[in-house]
Amino acid sequence: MARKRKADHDTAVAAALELFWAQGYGGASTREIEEKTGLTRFTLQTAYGGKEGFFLDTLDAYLDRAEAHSFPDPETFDLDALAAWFEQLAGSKRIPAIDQTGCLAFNSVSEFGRDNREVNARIERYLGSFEARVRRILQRAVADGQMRDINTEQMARVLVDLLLGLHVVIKARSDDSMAQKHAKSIAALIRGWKKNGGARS
Amino acid sequence: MARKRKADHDTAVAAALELFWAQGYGGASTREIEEKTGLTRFTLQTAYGGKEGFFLDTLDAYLDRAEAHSFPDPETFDLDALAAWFEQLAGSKRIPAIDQTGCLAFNSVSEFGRDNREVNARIERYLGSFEARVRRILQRAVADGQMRDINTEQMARVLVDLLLGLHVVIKARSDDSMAQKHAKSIAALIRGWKKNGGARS
DNA sequence: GACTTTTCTAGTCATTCGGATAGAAATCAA
DNA sequence: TTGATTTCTATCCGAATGACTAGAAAAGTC
Repeated sequence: MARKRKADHDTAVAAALELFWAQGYGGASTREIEEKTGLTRFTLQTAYGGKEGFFLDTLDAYLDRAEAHSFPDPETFDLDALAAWFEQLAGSKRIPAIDQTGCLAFNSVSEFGRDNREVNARIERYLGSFEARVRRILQRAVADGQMRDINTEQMARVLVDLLLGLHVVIKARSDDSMAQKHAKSIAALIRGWKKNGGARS
Repeated sequence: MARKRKADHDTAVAAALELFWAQGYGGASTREIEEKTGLTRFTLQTAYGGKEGFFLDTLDAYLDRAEAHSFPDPETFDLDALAAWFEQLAGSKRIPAIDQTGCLAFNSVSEFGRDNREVNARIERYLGSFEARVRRILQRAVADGQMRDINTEQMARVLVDLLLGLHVVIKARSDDSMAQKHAKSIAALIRGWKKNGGARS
């Protein structure tokens, strides 16, 4: 009934992810999007409603996948697993292949600020989800007696800030070891919350 | 001997700060810079070497001032003062008038990434200076017996991440109270490092 | 094979961007 | 007052951008 598209939705979005992460929304031209994704500007316009619509679709796909596959599991993670999760964010495997980290979210915040309602709503949901999961993990750790009696609401917020801050470092890093040092420091903070964590923070 | 400029360097840079913070480097056109700073594109070109040169001058002025007037004092701050410093970052007075916070640095990172040597060198120096100051404060707090024996190197890095992360929240905030809650949580983390800090983390 | 629908190709369009320039206007020393 | 120097005003420029469009090309239905 109709001609087939050269590039299917999923692979196009996957390619767009890298492009938007590397160059930002404004820095990625529609002609570059054509090249990298295989989509045509025509399809960009008719199927996605233009560049911005396509970006929002990409952001959605990204956030959904990160939430589903990359976020810490609130039902099984203990403090050690949470610490390891932060370490792995800056792991050598991850940094070159960024597609599963929170970087696109962070980039979008810095580029759109509070101006764009659509983007903002997505980021808010995303950060809220992360915070809720982390808080649940902390609450379970307290209930299990694994953790000192800290304020889980406040420390969950601190970990959101640390997630964002670490992504800034990853983005700005001059060498990979810097990001890894920061990730390890965050992990040390979390492990320091354990009841018998020894002298370390 | 020569005609006077309509706008002097300092007020132009001050106006440019707000513009670059609000819109980013790419988002601020030379014509907007003309309007907001009073400079002409001619002067932008002849005196600053174009938009990028002017931006670097602005960034320099900003980082220098932040370091001189806004950074925590490594010789006098104790843990409570450091905690209060983070709280004040998201204070109601500060958020509307952004000029003294670290936001331009954070924006620059997200916009230029690792691409621009000039920008990167400045950010690295800036973050390094902040980290060194914080570490000195932590070391003094340990030496004075005010603080539990934590790893000052790692926790200084954590506080750098928190500074960056808090600025992301400030930039993305839907309402001011969110940023303030995050700032208060960071302060709670720091106060929890005190030796007799009670049960709170 | 004819028809319908969708995508592709190739090109155009107005706009905006950073930068450049020529001549007028200001400023001050001599 | 003259002259030298610098900035301002008012354009102009080429390049790039997002969007749009007309006709060709596929793909499936009948």
